[in-house]
Amino acid sequence: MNTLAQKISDSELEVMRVLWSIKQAVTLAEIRKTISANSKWEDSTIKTLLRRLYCKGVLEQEKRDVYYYTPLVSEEEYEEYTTQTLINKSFQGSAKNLVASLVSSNQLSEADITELRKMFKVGDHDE
Amino acid sequence: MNTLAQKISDSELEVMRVLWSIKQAVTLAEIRKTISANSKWEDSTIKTLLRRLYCKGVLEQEKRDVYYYTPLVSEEEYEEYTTQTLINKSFQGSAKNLVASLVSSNQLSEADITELRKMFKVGDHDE
DNA sequence: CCATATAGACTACACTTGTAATCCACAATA
DNA sequence: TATTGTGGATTACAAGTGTAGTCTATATGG
Repeated sequence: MNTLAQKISDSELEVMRVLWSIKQAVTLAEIRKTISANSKWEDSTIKTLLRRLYCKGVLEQEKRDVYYYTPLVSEEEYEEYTTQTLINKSFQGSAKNLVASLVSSNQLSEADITELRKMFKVGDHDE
Repeated sequence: MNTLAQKISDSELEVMRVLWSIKQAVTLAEIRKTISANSKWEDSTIKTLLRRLYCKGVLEQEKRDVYYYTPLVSEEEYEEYTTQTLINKSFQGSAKNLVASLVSSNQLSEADITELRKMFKVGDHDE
């Protein structure tokens, strides 16, 4: 998502998930196979989504016998981007506010909190 | 947002923010005044957004001499909804995973973590 | 060699969203 | 009374999105 943070739409995201889950360059055939397991989409729909993702610059297509697609944005980058977007839009840009909201709306279980307490110790390099 | 979680778009959201910030039913005039402080929108744009929000069922318009608008979805509900959506889409439905990601991408400062540690003690009723 | 499947390029079309303009009625004002 | 501002309803229109169809070339199986 480097400089340009062009939005990936919901449908497009499902295609990206396939690319992310398979760790190497994939062909249309493989994408179709992976997707059609649980999905409804016609072949042409997948093609359209691939094309749009390519235009948005979030995947790369390498022509061999056939195109091989590789994500140019990692799942982690994308998650960080969407998380940051949420934080900016709804939590005054403060990640802490987001966490606070999770706490006060009881979204975190006992076990979660225990784990997070630990993380707060180890994850903290600037202490 | 009750049963139907119809999406509020970005522009629409700005109108909702006005309704949320003023604690009582507001008129178009008041909305315009509040919004045009920092914004660019033509009058008709605000009207369109109000109409769409009404159609989506997220606000109510009461006809007195003129319409008075009231949100049917609270800011907190909306935040929880969008947060939950993010958690479901990107964090396997686990709020903990989201927080973990914030920690590992260093989004939380020392001070944040200190505050959160406290929260994890008081906010926790099931201990 | 012919039929069928598939990849890739292009086109389609309805719905949502961002951003408005227009028109009508009425109220206030010069 | 003629003008101007405003509220409400309706319409507009381009970009993005969900979902697909069509056309062409080529590969593959019989």
